[in-house]
Amino acid sequence: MSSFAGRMKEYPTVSLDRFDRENLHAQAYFLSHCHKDHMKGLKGPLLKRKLQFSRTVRLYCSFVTKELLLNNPKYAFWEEYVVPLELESPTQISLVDEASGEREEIVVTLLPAGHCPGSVMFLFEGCHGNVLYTGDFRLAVGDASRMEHLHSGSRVKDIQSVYLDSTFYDPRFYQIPSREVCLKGISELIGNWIGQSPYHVVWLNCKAAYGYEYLFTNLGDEFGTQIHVNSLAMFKKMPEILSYVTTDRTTQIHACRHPRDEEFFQGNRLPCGCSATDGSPLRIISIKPSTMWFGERTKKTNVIIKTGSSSYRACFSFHSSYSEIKDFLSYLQPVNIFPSVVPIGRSLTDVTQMLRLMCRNQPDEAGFVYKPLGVLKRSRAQRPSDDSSSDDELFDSLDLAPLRKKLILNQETHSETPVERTAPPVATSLPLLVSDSTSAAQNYFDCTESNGEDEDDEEEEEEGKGDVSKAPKWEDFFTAEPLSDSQNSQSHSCCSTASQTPDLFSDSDRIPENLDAFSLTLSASQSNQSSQNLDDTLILAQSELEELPASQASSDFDVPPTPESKAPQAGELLQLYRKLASGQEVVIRDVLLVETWRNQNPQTEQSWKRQQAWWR
DNA sequence: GCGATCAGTT
DNA sequence: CACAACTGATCGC
Repeated sequence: MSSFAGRMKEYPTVSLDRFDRENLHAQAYFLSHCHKDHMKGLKGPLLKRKLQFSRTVRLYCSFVTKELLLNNPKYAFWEEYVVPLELESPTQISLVDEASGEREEIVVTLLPAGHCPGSVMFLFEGCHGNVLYTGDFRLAVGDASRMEHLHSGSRVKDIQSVYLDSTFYDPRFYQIPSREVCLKGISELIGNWIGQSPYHVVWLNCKAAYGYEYLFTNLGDEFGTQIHVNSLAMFKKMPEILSYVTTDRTTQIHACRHPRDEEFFQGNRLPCGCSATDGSPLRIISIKPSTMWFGERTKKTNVIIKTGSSSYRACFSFHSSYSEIKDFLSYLQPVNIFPSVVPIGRSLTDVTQMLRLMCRNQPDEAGFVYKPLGVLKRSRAQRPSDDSSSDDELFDSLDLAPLRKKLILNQETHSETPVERTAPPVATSLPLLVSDSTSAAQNYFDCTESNGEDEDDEEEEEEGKGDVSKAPKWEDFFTAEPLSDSQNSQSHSCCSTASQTPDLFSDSDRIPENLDAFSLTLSASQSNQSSQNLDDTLILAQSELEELPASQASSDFDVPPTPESKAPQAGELLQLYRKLASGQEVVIRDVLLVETWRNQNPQTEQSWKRQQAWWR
């Protein structure tokens, strides 16, 4: 369950998948997919009112998401304000401050996320760097390397931050069987059952959420049948789904639902109440799609588990496994990674620590010191607990301003061309920025009653018994109140046309009094709250605290080349530029990536195509 | 009576 | 096998 608060550090005037609280002030909205936990505040009356008075604020999403959204009458008022975007088509969007008129341009590209119909990741490219917001995603190993828009020519784009679906970023979830394997297991089970007689029927016990549709269509193809569902309305404009579902109850595969469907099933009835026409009783089995996972060394891969005389669980995951996430991140090597979910039994600190290993420029021990954060503890704790401005103080432990200046310098050295570029500079502020969330976490622990889960890094078979509700949530770190203009120091705006944009994440006015104490040991045992997470440390790059010579500020950084891709020839480039100049659509993927890749990986390509088609 | 939130359930 | 969403209780407006 996502606990992302809605905003990204780099582009704080856009809100994604959250529409309440601070997000009411956003200049553009993005919806990654149509699941309720990503739509918080989306039907709020305040937001509705804001839209009525705005000329520029819009909601951007995929065409499918728009369709699913507007299908629900509660969100119908968005009709005039939704801007659907094609996948993999970079689109420039103006972020406009309607009060001052200042504007900033960003380019957004939707990438298929494989989570549910219409689900996308958002790649933002602008003068505060490239950032990828994954939404929820299920991508297989190697998928990132196949996404053209994550590349610039033969290289991976320089990604500043990834805002990550970290649902299963935990070694316990090392391996989740692939879609294909799960589908095969489910198909076999169903085939063996419904083949016995027309009275043998299957009830797919699916949750009321989008995401099972590819199951329906594949089973529909496999068995030449339609699947019974409660309603077709949401799919009325999606023929490739619509043709596989039906409201006719006389089918052997059901995915219909009823508020008390479990007790229906106990009474040998389907949720739709269907029984055989001649009165003879149906033979029903239930199959409940559930996430199953296996450790790194586990060999068992049974994707079907029998849970009763006629009940089964079948492996099914909406989210990438640990190894899939690791593959994704190690390919992109972003400077920062921000988790949007803290897996059960983990703390945010655990996840942040583990994610740091996936960030670019892994610091070695030398040159790093441990910085105490405990000094902020009491002052924070003494604040009025309901102070609405307290949220933004969660960022306060460090003065990042000088480093940000450095980052801007680095960014100015970026001069990308559409197809080739110089190697990205080293982002010298990396370790500090990576540490932001950890410092925020520390402060969270400092000022709240938190459970501070015990460390448990051992994988497999460990039951997480932590109280998730007490674990720190992502949203607690990104709910900063805008600073007033008098407080604001606009230190790192590089492309805004005006200079008075409130900097939501500025730390410059919140320097801890004892910041010089970088070499102090962590004083973690000041509180008698036994539940606190006491041994957190923040790794800082000592060298980053001093001015670096300009020559060191942008050394080369090697990013892995796209597998099986090639640089375009001069003639191809010329053609591309001509097409671009004449406003024609340019599909670089076909030229540079897919062609060679298809030749070498015919089967994988097929499954990729299938998946792409599915999630569009 | 509506909406938000939380705990519990599947 | 921990998803995502529903249900019901409670609270505030």
